[in-house]
Amino acid sequence: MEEPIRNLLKEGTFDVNGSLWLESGGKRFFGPGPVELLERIAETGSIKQAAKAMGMSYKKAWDLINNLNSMGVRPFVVTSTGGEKGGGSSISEEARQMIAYHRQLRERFRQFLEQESSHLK
Amino acid sequence: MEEPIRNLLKEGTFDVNGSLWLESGGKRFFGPGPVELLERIAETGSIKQAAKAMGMSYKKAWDLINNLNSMGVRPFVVTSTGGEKGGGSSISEEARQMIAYHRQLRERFRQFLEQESSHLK
DNA sequence: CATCGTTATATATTGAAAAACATAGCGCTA
DNA sequence: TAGCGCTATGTTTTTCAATATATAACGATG
Repeated sequence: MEEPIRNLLKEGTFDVNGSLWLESGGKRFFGPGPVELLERIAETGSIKQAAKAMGMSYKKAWDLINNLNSMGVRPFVVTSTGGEKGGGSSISEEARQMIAYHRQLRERFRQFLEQESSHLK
Repeated sequence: MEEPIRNLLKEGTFDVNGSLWLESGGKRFFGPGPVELLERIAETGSIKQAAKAMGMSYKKAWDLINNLNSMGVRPFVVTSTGGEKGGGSSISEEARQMIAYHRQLRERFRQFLEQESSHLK
């Protein structure tokens, strides 16, 4: 017995949408923001440039990474200071696995949302 | 081929969590907040008391309701001013259907999250 | 017709999160 | 040993949403 929810709403397009993240002890540490940041660090080799590319302050990026690293057995972002380029950062194999996992998770969520949205079409 | 994501993370409990809402044109108008508000209005017969019970300001409650009503073919909350009790509010049959729909949606989402969380146990 | 509790609405205040800014340290290079 | 660009960290400023506050209108009632 399906409820015709759609009939209660005005003409127009409606969707079920949402957001998803990983948390520990109620504290979220892994979602779309950190994922994109990891990807950009991989691209640019620098937290500073990755943050800039996302329009995020360096401090926020650093805090995100620091927090993320604190949840892993091994760090997801490895940094170095000094040197010819002044230092830089790269992501670990573990980070790549997290990104891959998140991609799959997000895809499953997308399907869930699409399925739910189809109920209101 | 399952990724053993769990092994990348420290000892402790981890969960996939998220939130869900209905939106139209990118604007969200129906989620956990409005649902609870509707339920409390049904209980108390008053927006003011419902908001208070949720620790929400009257203005926010009113804005939420006003916005919600604007999405419906018929209003979800019907209000009256003046009279012996000074006025009051009640929810429509349509609102009850929205609540029922949301309950089911939330349950399906809960199962999705539980299933996803089980991957990290 | 004054009182009551509520809806309806506008404006002021507050508080928390983000951004912006500042500064020190690092290690290679010239 | 000075300079470069980045990491690391603390402090100040800004922004923006939520709350608080204020006021009018409403309609039954005594």
